[in-house]
Amino acid sequence: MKIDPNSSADLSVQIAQAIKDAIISGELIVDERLPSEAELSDHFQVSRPTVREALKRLAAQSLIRTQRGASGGAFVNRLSFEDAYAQQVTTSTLLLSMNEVSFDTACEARYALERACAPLSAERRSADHLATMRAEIFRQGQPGLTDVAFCASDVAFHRALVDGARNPVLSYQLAGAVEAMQPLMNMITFTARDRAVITGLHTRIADAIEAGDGGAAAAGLQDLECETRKLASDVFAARAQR
Amino acid sequence: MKIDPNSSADLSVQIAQAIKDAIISGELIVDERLPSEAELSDHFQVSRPTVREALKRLAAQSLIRTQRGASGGAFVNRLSFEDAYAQQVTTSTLLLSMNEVSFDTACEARYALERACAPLSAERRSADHLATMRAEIFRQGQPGLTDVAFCASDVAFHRALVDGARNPVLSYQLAGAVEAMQPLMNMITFTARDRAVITGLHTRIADAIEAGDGGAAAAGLQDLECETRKLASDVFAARAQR
DNA sequence: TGACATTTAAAAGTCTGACATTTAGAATCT
DNA sequence: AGATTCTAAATGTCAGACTTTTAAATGTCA
Repeated sequence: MKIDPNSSADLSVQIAQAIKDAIISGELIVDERLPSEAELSDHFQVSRPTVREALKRLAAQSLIRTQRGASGGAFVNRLSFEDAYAQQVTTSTLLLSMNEVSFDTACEARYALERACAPLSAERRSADHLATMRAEIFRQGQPGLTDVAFCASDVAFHRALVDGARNPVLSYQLAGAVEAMQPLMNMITFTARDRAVITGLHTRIADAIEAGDGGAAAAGLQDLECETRKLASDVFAARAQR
Repeated sequence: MKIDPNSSADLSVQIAQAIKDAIISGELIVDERLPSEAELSDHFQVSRPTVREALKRLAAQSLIRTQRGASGGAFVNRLSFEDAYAQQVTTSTLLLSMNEVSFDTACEARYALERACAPLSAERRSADHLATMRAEIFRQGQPGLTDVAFCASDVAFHRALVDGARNPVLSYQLAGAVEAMQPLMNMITFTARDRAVITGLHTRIADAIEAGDGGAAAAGLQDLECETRKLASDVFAARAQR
């Protein structure tokens, strides 16, 4: 682990990069303890606060975790699926909210990816996944449900569908696509009629999954995508006119 | 922006979270300047180094950028697709390398997602995307190409395929799935025969894309997935036996 | 001997205050 | 008016001290 004393980049950035590289290259392995802050500041010939800023950068990315007390220190963190999932959702959400991505673009990406999960989910889903999907469909039919709660239930339904593929990598990748849409979906007001159409499609998808028919599930998702885009365009058109 | 003085969590973590929440909620908008470090330390009643650690955490996630000098400070950063893309690749790569994800699982996820792009790419790809695919296929046929270079070219081919869908959200989502596989692919040694089979499939896929036949492209990807998994299992079997 | 309480030291977390460096903008000069 | 210099504000860095947490070593007693 070395830094370039001639570089114009901030020291804390350089140090963070050096440690990150060491982790990625395998020089530092999971759960290995990094030198203490005092040792690091000595090694890199910088002050302790500078080292700390570098460590905080890494901690923010879940690359390391710190522990206080004797035999404490900074440890290389095993990036868990949960952590990666959370990061993925945050990044995707911010990306969509900050870049004027059109609803259609986001929607298209989401459903394209989700359709890819359908055949796997139809083949492998557990009874639990199916039960979750049914339960969410039931919830979506309850009167008095707010639009936000309806959207949240929609996300839960789709998560169950994706998780049904029993591929953690796929679930992780889809997390962003599905959840980042929620703020966009929350801008839509769903009439009772809209909800009926959507839950009808959900039922059709769940039935297909239950029957092990991935093609039918994908077709249902296709229709759901059309429906969602139509709904959104109506809402945005009405809003633009006002 | 408030912090809970009774919380046991580290102050810098709390402050980072408070600012992050303000950004996500829209209280702070893109390119808005945060208060100076001195003002923040005054506001939160903590010292400047503590505030700085919080800011470094946010900078590590590309949520803010800092500028030195007069009228400098920390600004809410517009998360660009490039930044998000880079984060996505790093996270995915670490996730796979640290969690003993089987080759099959990663491979399945990657090709399932990629097949989802095929119809869109067949419909929308520009001449440029197609040219890139052809160029990479040509490179893959060159003798004397190292295995690592072959894998890199493979990634470039698939990126062109994905980008052909002309949906930046999709490209971003796929970035992790495709690039994170590279270290795993690099563990495979490709015989001349293997390469011929792969480039043959690549050609078939490119032809289908050129013809606008998304179904055929997806089928080609399906076969490529099978081929890749077979190759990998052979390599791992041979390695286990030794 | 073994279980429990106490001490101790190491390490992260935090604070204070200072100085260095960068940079935009104001002031000045030609 | 335009170029140059000055200035002040802000981040970047440093040094050293103190606080809090935590595990391990030590000591004590049944």
